Amino acid sequence: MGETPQRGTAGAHRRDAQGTRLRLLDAASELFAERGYERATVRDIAARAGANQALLFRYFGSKKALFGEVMARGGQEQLRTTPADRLFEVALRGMLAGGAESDRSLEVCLRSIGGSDEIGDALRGLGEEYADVLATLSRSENGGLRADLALSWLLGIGLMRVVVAKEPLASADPDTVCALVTGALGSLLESLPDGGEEADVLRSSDSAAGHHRRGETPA
Amino acid sequence: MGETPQRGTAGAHRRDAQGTRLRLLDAASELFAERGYERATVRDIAARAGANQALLFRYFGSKKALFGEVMARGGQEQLRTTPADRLFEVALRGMLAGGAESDRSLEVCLRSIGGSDEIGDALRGLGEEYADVLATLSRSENGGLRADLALSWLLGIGLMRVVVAKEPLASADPDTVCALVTGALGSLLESLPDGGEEADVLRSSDSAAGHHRRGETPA
DNA sequence: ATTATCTATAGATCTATAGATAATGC
DNA sequence: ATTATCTATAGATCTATAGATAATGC
Repeated sequence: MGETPQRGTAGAHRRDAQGTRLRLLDAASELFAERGYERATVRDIAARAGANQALLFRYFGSKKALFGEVMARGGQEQLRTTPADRLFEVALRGMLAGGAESDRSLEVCLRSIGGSDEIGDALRGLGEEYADVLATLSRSENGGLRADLALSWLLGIGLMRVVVAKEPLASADPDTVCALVTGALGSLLESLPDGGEEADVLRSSDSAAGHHRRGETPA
Repeated sequence: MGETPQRGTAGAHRRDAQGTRLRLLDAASELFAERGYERATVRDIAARAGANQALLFRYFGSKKALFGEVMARGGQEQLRTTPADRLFEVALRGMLAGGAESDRSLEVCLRSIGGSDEIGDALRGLGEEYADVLATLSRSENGGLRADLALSWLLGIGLMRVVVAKEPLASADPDTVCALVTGALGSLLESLPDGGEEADVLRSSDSAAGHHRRGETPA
């Protein structure tokens, strides 16, 4: 240990283009999630990554391209690894849990809405993928619409809880919220799990939730 | 008719401080709703009002103060004139209808989220008022949380339909959307009207909606 | 004379680029 | 020698202000 690779907390690192690129990408993920696209400046991103601001343009070309890479990296993973009938609850719980461990792509979208038209396109694209999966859960003719409505609720909850921090929602127990929402959504999206290994969902909520019934569709 | 008061389409008007103030306020309402707080510049607002940009600061002091006046003007009216048990549906239908006739305060909020911390406070304040009214509809102990969740859905639907323009939600029939949502929400918020003069809500929707039952709460 | 309106510009950001500097690999 | 990194700055916005101009009321 004769020489320390980094000087200072977020100071200079070893000359490592790939490493710097990755640190910029991580810093951008964090700051876009915290402040949204517009308010996260390239200087702040570079500072958090401990890199020079000019390197951001060298490695990504533009701020918008960096945003694109951030969005492409996250999000897709949850979609691929989660079965359709659990996707809503997993995404909802990820949103309710917040923090760094979960996929913050949706949060990034929520905070970046006003940004520009391209940001709206990015959110539409990500929403498309989620809704397409959710639409497979409903056999009715307007399954696509029902999926959009479910996704709307998911985003609205994220908006009010994470971005707006409206009480009592912001401090509410995730289990309670999840039970209330999946309960009310049971009649909209069929085949949401209402028992099995998810019984603990109902733990701390009152019994008004979870009254959805399978096979209520009349046609 | 010897002289026309205005020259050009959005050109100069008669010297009328109060009138110019009002035109600035109207133009700001429109542009904030269309682009959000950040992307609606003071120059664009003044141009749409047919006024000089310096007058905006003379009459309102700052862009942020102008935003505050816009938010204070709208919104409150719908809250006062609508009975609690109809508020959700009225607000939802206003959001679904869109356009200039309805109250666009919620839309302004949705597009302005990333703007600044003060914008978040404004949205929290408006949400507070809506949620407080909705909370009176539920007699369960977590009525405040249920109201927040209903409001979250309302905002999420506005987000996906108006701001993101996600299909098929963006082009969906308002009656169908309203029926699906109020149906699913029936078990969450009690005493949402499910019959009476609102029977036409079910007109063009399939019969899977509207299955909520009164008095299902077991406690 | 009063004051609504306009011109011109200060001052603060922010993205992006050109070119200099310096740490590594050979 | 190569190339990762840094310095300095161009260029484009945007909010806000100071002071000039001109339309009204008396």
